[in-house]
Amino acid sequence: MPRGPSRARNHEQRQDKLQAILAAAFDLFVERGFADTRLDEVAARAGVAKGTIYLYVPSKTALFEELIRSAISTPIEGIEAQVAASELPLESVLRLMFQRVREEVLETRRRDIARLIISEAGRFPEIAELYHREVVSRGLRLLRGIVERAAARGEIRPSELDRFPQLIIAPFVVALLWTSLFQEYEPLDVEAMLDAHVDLLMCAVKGASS
Amino acid sequence: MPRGPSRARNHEQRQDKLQAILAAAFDLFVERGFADTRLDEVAARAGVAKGTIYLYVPSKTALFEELIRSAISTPIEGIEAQVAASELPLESVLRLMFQRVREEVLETRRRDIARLIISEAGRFPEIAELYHREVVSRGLRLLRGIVERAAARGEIRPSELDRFPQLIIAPFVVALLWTSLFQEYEPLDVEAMLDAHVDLLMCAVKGASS
Amino acid sequence: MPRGPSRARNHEQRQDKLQAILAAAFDLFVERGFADTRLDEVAARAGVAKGTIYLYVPSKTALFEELIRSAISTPIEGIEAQVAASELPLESVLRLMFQRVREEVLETRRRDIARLIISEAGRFPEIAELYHREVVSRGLRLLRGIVERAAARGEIRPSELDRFPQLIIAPFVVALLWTSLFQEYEPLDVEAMLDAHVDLLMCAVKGASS
Amino acid sequence: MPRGPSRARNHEQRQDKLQAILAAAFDLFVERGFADTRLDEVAARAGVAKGTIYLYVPSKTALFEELIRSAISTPIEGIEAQVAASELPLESVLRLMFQRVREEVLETRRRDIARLIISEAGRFPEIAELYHREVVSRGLRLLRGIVERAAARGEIRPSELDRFPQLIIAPFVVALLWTSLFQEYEPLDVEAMLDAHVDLLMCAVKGASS
DNA sequence: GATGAATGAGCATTCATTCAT
DNA sequence: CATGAATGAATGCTCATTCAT
Repeated sequence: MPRGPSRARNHEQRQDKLQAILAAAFDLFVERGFADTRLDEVAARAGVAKGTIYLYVPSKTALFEELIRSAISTPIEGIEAQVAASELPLESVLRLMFQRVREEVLETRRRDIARLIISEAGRFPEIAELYHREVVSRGLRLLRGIVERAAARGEIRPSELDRFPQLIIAPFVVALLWTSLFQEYEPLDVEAMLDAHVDLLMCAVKGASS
Repeated sequence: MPRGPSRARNHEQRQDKLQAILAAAFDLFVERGFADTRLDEVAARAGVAKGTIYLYVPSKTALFEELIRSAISTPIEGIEAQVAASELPLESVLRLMFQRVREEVLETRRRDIARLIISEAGRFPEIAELYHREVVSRGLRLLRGIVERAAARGEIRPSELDRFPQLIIAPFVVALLWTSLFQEYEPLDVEAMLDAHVDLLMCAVKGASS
Repeated sequence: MPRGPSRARNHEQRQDKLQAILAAAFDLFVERGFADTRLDEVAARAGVAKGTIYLYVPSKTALFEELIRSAISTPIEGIEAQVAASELPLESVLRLMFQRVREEVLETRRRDIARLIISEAGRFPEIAELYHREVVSRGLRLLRGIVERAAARGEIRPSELDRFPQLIIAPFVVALLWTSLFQEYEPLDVEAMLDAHVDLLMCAVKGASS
Repeated sequence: MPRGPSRARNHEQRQDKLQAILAAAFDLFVERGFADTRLDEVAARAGVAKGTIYLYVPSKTALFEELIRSAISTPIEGIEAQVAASELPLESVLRLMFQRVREEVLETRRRDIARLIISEAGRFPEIAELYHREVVSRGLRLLRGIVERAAARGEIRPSELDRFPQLIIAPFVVALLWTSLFQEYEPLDVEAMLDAHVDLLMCAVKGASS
């Protein structure tokens, strides 16, 4: 009985509803954490009945995982493309990248995703693994590439930065946690801190050329 | 009516039992998180009856808070004393301090405390505030002092390090999270990373005197 | 999305289930008192799961209060109407009223309501207030009206009966308590006692006209 | 080793402590009811340790029963003696008795005992039986005697008052309940009501002599 | 005897999940 | 497909009772 366009429309509607559920769940998981979020509330906020959630997702746990999975996807691709292609000097690349990460991670829901993963990783090891694979290791690979290219060009003297690219993004981790834990007790000027970080990094590595 | 020595012994036993409960709770909270820890299990692991917990602590929430509170106490004092008095050059002080923090935080239960606070801060804002006040801000003050002393001595050129001492411990935060989230997918040599960090820092700041 | 008739049926079923819960709770509260009644038992007797109770009532306390509230409603209205309109002589009115109160209070669950309120009033002062307002004070007002009308007609000589209508229903209170406390040790013929009470009352007040 | 006087003193002390426990329990049972009274509180108020209660009484239930038992004893004996011997006319006897009951029951802890029994009788049928045997039936017997004596003397005309002496004390029951349930919503002048009751009773029965 | 810490059965309440409509 | 009422296992907390000191 269902015809072509109608089936397509059904599918769209299905997707819309799933998105509504995921969005509602996201907000609540971020706000209250996994354990303190009630499926009742998720349903209410998504504008569906509680039972409907189970038509899209088999359990609360699966809802969380699905949510993270869909939110994690390909966050760095844009940055990757822009930066990888760039022929700019290291400092410019770093400043560019820092700005973009700040704007596109620290100041968006990606920040909350990261927080959520850090908080709930104990309960969801697969999520930790996923995040490592899709985000962390790709991010580190990108950083390593940047450092290596700069070294190859003789822009910087040899260092362990390519072995521990974590040292480059460490201040982002601090910023991420600080803003959600301590910001109200002691505000942190993230942008200034990141600038200072680039200054220090550049001082440390460009010594060779002087 | 119990006499002197017996009362003293009672008090000791009381403290022992409280410690057993806190220790059991600590392990389980670290392992499973606050919400997924059952007081039944805490009691069983502490070797007491469930009701006994309530002789020492008024609620599960209070148990958690008490636990954190007692575990947080004065972690940096030792380091503070040692480092503050020291007349060593900056690099030595940093290496010394990094080693001690690694040994006394990253490789002890203080690491788990920090993880727990990061994870549960949403539910326990007072704990976040306490941790900031007792640990974070004191640690940062210590770092700032070290940097300023070195600058005053002319050991290092001016930098923003004293404004953002977070940049000094950022790699510790990364190490802390990495070891609990990703260590099994991609091991991180924390000691080497921290050494590299000090190298970079020293390169960055000591330029002035050369 | 349920349509009209189905929604109506739903509402009926809801009401039925609430009534089943209230009825089960009533029986058990009467039988065992508030504190000794288990919600498990209420649920079992009502033929629902324990959690279902909480779909209709927010707590055990509220269940009790709701129960009393719904059982208290308008008990005297029928009597009020019948008696107020009546032009019968005082004695007839009293006998009529006594019979109805006996049949409709002492021999129904209203008796148990009163018992329950007397027993649990300490824990539920609002219930005592409600019972006073809705039942006791209305009943007394009715009695006072009857006495005053008879006095106005010159049927009876002046007395304090209109000031203390409690004296008219006092034997009902005795009957109520006696049947639930002592009936098995020393049976009481309530009807005969109430007849004797009316006899005495009439003797006491009608002297004037002779 | 214990000598005569010492053993006696011990026994006294024992009794004192038991009395303290019973007194504390009485206050709390009256104030909160059986179920809501905690043995912790009883112990605290009695100035003993919780375990000590069990040296004197085998259970909370037994404490309640023991308490009622000891408080019930021989309340009417004084009145019985005074009234039984009296050669006063009926009205004087009634007024005398009403005054004494008011003073010695309604305005003392005997009132609370009665309230407690009425409230908790469901849980303690033996207590109801005891109260009936020791207090109620003796009180009614006394009243019946008074009525019969007056009838024998020709003071009053025949009535059913000797068959239902409950009608004589019914207003006391009302007074008892009213003061604990409704007094704050609608104060009742108990003394005036009881006076009015005697007036009515005398009007009702003395007709014969006129 | 007296103490009060310890016990653990018991209970109100919650909430993820199911299923009749 | 969607609903939301119903379920009942799970859990934090209480408190009468016990017992080592």
